[in-house]
Amino acid sequence: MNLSPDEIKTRFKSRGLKVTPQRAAIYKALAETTSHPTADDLYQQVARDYPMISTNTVYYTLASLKEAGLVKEVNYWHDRARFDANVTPHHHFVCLGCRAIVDIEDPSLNRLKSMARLPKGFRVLRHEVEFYGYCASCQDQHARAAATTSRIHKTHFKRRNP
Amino acid sequence: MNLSPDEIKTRFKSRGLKVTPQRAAIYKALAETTSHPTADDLYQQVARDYPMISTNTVYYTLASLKEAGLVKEVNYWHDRARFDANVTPHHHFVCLGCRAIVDIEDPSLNRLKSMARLPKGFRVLRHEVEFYGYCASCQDQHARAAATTSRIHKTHFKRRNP
DNA sequence: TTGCTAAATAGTAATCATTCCTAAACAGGA
DNA sequence: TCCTGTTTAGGAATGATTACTATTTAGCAA
Repeated sequence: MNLSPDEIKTRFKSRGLKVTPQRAAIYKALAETTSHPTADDLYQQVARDYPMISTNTVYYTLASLKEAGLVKEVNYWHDRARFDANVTPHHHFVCLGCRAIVDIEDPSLNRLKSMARLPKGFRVLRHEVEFYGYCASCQDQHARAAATTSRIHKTHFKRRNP
Repeated sequence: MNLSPDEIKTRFKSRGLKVTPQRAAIYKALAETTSHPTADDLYQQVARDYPMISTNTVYYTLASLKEAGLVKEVNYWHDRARFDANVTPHHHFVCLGCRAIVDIEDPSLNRLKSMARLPKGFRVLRHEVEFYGYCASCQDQHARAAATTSRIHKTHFKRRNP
């Protein structure tokens, strides 16, 4: 957050990326939130300032930013990818209720590579921990729902637009 | 592996699942591999014995097995989901080259919940660690490729069928 | 400042994993 | 054996993501 145009320019240039208004806007939007938005979320956001932008540009831009190491993609559900401009090692809490993704910054989790027993000959570049559960507000709702019904959900398939 | 029909029947019954040949075949196929196959992989496999089976049935079955807690879905890439009949707490190594997913059984990684500093009011049900890198054979290829060219890939988008 | 060139943009169309809908078949209990 | 709710398997629909392509643009060099 509080990411100046100059800082964006510097980051792009240092990785050989051209500085275009759309690209800067997409990166800025992503860098200024911790909500791990989808490509479409970013499209909606950036379209306010650039009404002619296409979703295609958002996808292309996210791909180049990913390749440049400025953006990370996370896939806790396969229905749509979510993005993160925080590329320093950190971890996530994933809410099974509202699907929120919350950053977990805990340096003690950054040392697992040396702890863990991994197969011989494998080279580990990075690792990530996800905690799955219910955030504070979803936990309340979940508890309430469980109290009123113990029926198993009928819905097997997850909805595209829940 | 080595999962008898009786054992499958028992597991299904204990969770209130009807025992159908297709469902048993899908679960058996998944339980007897550690390769974390896709829905289509399972379809291909099971279709050898049940030529009339539909992909629909595979998806429906995986959904009910997931709901019953006999199967887990993992999404390290958003392009397609992969499945795992190992529902005991364990972790994964994910190869960035061949996309192999390798089980990491390391009890020391199962205690992170108590270690980590998590937001107040959140309830964590489970957690998972992924290690990203290159498996033994991909590491060799990667090293060779890096030695011959340092050019940045042209391909931004990942192919559906690599 | 101008021109050049490769990269970026934004339409439109295509892809394809997954989901939805439905009628027929089936498992399991009465 | 019969009944009923579940499961199966077509076929069609959905929708995020990719592919294709003509046009525009950023950044460099003269």
